[in-house]
Amino acid sequence: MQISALAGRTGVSRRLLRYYEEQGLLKPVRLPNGYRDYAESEVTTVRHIRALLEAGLPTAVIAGLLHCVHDDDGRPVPSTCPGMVGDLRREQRRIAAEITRLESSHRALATLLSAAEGA
DNA sequence: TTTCTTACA
DNA sequence: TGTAAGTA
Repeated sequence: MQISALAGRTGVSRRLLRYYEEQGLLKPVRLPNGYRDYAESEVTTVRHIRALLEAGLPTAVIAGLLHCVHDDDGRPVPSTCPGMVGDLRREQRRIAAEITRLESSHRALATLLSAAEGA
């Protein structure tokens, strides 16, 4: 199918679909006219990409884990590849560290604001 | 008409 | 990400 069809079926813009390809997340074949030709399975792949993106994973990590995700009637299920669970936990720890930094910033900002109100 | 690439807001 | 330009 052409890019517009995939965009329509996934709700992801054509621009973003091309970006996903640039990031190595999708590999559509090329027609003789240069147009991208997406397989039916790409519809599911795009959903998985969105799910992984929502989980906060960077595209570079998703590119390496995508082929380990299998679809369980609409739900992306991380499995198959050994080490995938470890990668996900590693990402979760990275995000936890991020939260810690943000909370620190949040407290610092609160302190500045209270000082401003006092002035 | 639709898509492609590249570049800019 | 959206959009414009110039093609195929």
